[in-house]
Amino acid sequence: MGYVYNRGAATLRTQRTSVVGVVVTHIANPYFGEVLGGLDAELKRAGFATLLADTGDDVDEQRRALQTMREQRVDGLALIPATGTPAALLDEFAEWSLPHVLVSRYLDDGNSSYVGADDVLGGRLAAEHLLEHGCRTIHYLGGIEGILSRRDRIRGVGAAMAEAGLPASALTRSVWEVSGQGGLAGGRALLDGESLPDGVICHSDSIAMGLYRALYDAGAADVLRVIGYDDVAAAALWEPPLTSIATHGGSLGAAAGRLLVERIGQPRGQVVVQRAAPELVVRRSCGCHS
Amino acid sequence: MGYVYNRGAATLRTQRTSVVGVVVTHIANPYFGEVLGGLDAELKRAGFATLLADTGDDVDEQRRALQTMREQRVDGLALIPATGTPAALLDEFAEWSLPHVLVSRYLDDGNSSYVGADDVLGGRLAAEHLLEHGCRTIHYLGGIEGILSRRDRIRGVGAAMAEAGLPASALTRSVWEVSGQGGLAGGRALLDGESLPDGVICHSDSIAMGLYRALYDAGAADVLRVIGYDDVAAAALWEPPLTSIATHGGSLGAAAGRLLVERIGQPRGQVVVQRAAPELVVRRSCGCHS
DNA sequence: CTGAAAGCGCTTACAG
DNA sequence: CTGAAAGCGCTTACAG
Repeated sequence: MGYVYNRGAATLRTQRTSVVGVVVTHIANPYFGEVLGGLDAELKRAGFATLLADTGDDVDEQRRALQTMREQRVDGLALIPATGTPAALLDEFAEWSLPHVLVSRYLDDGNSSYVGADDVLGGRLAAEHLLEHGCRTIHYLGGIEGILSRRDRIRGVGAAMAEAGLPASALTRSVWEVSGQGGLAGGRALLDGESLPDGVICHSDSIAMGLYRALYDAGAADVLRVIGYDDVAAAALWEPPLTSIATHGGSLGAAAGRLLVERIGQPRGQVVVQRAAPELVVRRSCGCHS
Repeated sequence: MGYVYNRGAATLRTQRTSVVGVVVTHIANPYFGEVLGGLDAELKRAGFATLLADTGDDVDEQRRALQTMREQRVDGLALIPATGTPAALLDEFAEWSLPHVLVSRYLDDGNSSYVGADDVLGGRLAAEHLLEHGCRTIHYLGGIEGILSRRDRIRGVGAAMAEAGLPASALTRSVWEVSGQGGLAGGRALLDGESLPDGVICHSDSIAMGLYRALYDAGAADVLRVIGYDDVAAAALWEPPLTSIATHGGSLGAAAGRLLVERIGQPRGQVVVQRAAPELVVRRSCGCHS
């Protein structure tokens, strides 16, 4: 008959929109794309549509996005918080009584539900593998100053090295933008330094790829043991195939979706923190042979 | 005062939601991620929020997504049609008087506004460059049977080869899933064949990367001249750096967003087809030296 | 058990 | 020019 249910009218009456807000820092990032895919699929399964906003990792843009979400009366919110998001934002969510889940990045106040990877463990897994290869010095390459995932991973690396009896000075680090360009710049800086580390743990696969570009340009592709992070699709195709810490963005997004749906159902439920264990995927960039 | 405008209530009165539907085939695809980023930015600028749905390139899922979009009374729709979408779908849009823009893929009936890359030109640019390198035989690697972008690109390749006086038999092709795995399988098949072509044009950079994995595994990385497609971020970092056809997903998405906003403003406007000229980005996989 | 009415929060045409 | 009222399309509590 051509009749189409008007969900907006129903919303006015029931105060539920069947729409969930998803606020991300950078859609074009392949890893976040995977997270978003898992999230969307799970929300759809529960009957929610996804209202998307990309903040470009900018807090002001994020503020505007959240305002839109409120005006649209979303039933819940999944948020990858932009760098520099004040923890006070979470108090506002509580005030608005907006069910929400933090994804992939948490805020230090820690009073929100959160689904992310266990970064301390990820750093540890990478470091332990390099130590098995006999590395005595390790460099942590890239990531933005102050982000928690970097801090946590470095913590895991440091713990593993300390347990192996290495001094704190055996772990060096440098800050670079999380991108191929960042990795390229970081790789050049590393090559320009007075001595090379035995192994490098990169903050992302894109950084690892940039590092390799610098190594190839210097004709020194096999001079370092390298481990990437995220295990994006291209990692397995890379030459050498990248050993990487897999964080399984899709299932992480799906878990966040499930948790959010649960919280929308029971807004008084308790805060849940899920840290998914990452996995070391061994290929050849670490020096292993296939 | 804690007051928040209820856009849903206004919608009921004004019949405008300030929400635009964006239906994509695969969010996790980095190229579509870029398109989506440009689209979202442009829609936001015009005051629209983005209601996202991922169809996984499945027509039934797409049907459900479109139903949701209608129930939510989106003001307009940007659609990357799923493979196998019937052209009759566009008639339905007209019936619903839903302003819409096709993005990246078109439907053969051609009665919709469309923003995409000029694939015939893209194929031609790649082929002409290989011909300048002296290639006499070219293989078009990958892409799904029957998709228009593949057909158009092959058309461009064929035209350039014909103009160079080569016989039709000089152009061969094979069908593979658009992914690294597809490229890997395609590369192995190519190596198993009786003779190698002089040059290979890949349907995507991911296919080119898979092809290189097959070549590396066979110890034959420099045996072919290779051109990729899309110019994703990793292309410049690849070894050898990938020569690729850049389609600039972000600006394509932005153009689609602008066109859609325009059509929402004037629903009786005429059908507009924008084919953005792709660009050949020369690096080293084609045999050029930097 | 059925059906008419009220009301969600806006906008807009209309009366004063 | 200002302000009260109607109405968008649903859902739900209530009267019959």
